[in-house]
Amino acid sequence: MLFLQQNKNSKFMKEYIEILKKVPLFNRIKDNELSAILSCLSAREFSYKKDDYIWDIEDKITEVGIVLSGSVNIIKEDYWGNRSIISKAESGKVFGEAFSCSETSKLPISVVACENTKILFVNYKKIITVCSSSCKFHSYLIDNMVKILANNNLKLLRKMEHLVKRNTREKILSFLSEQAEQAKNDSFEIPFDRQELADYLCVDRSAMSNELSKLKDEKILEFHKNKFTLLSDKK
Amino acid sequence: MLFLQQNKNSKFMKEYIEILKKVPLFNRIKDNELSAILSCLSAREFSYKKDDYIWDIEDKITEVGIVLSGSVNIIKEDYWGNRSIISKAESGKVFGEAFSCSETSKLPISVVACENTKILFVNYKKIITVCSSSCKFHSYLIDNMVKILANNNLKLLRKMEHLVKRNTREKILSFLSEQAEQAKNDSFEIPFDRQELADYLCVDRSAMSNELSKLKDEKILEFHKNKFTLLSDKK
DNA sequence: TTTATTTTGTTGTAAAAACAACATACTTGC
DNA sequence: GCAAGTATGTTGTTTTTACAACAAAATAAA
Repeated sequence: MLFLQQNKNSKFMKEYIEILKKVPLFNRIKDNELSAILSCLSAREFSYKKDDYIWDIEDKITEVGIVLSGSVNIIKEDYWGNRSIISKAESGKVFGEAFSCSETSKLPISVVACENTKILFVNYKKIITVCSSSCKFHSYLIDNMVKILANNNLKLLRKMEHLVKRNTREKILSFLSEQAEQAKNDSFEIPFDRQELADYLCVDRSAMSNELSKLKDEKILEFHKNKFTLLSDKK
Repeated sequence: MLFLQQNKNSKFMKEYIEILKKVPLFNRIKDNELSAILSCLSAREFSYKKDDYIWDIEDKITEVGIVLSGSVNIIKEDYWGNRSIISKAESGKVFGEAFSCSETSKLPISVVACENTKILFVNYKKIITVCSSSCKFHSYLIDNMVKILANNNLKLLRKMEHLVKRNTREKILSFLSEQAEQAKNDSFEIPFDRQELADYLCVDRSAMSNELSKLKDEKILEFHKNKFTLLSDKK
């Protein structure tokens, strides 16, 4: 575990400056201010291997995570080990902010590394509490946090739009339509393998594969591995 | 439509002061400050009849809603009129904050009055923008908004916990367990009739009724109308 | 390259859900 | 109290899904 000290930030910054500039939490923060902010927020970096648990259910957390490289799945596992994927966070994305911002006691989800992944943790309380030196950046940080929280709400709502569909076919089409819309292109890559997609849409993998094949037969879509193309205007 | 002027607030305040004191948006705001705040936020009250649309899908909104009396369903309807209930907001609850807080263009959901309902609308921009007179309340309002957004995230996650369940029985039990937990009692009332509950859990009403009867036969739960009791420790 | 491992697709069967149609119970207005 | 309308429960049929078991393809390791 590497606690970033003021003097270590410069090295760290060089490596991830391009990522950090994209992180919505640091919106409107200038490049040369970032280093000071990271110190102020007690930022620390940590590395994980594929399938490592970054947070486990019922953990008590006080930090917000930022994906520097790799990606993580926010998942929910039940009693019998059935996994559901709530969402995936790729590089530049913030996760865990809702748990830190509310006075929730125990984490209702787990966060797992999908691959070798580096996470930057920042202390949440220091984001929303105006610091003793009345650091002028905090108002930016709070504004950014409001946006992140609101956007995460919308993201959950969009995901819910897939889950409310009553059958597998509609769930698949709902998801793929969203992906096409995001990519602004009828051809696009999805961030999931088949098992992950099934866990994300909360259906059986083989049943989903079967339905995908039918959709291919009906010339509604084409796919190869993670690359999909929607053919009809059935959105 | 009644636009609240400064001088009309006193009358309004008297009627709803008890509700307003509970509204999380006004947390830490003193009773005698509320009137000024409401003016500052261009608060306006509006009445709706059962089944009236308060907001319709693709509306552009600039306000946050607060339920003064009655209740509303946040719903999603598809092409063929299938209704899914995302959530229900009862008196004292804030809704629509995520849409106002993000730069979303068009509303992805609709909001419908479940009964005769009064809504207080407040201008969102005025909540998060420090006003010209540097009104000291805004920092409270922003802090409150962060909490509301974070809690709404958690609420959507909790709802998602029901939807990820792969069959109707598990969805029902997941929902009822949550209700029991909220009520801190194995006996509780749910805010939905059967059709609404089915639309909330995204299952067929008759299939759900059937499953409820089975659960009753198996002595896992009892119910009469909206009053349920969980009998086993199957949570 | 060959072998082992993982991922994806396929098929048949059993279980579950949706659907439709109707019975019964409960509300509401007259 | 009665009639009309609404809500809930029940049942049988059709469709869909989960599950299991395996085949084929792709990937990683030796």
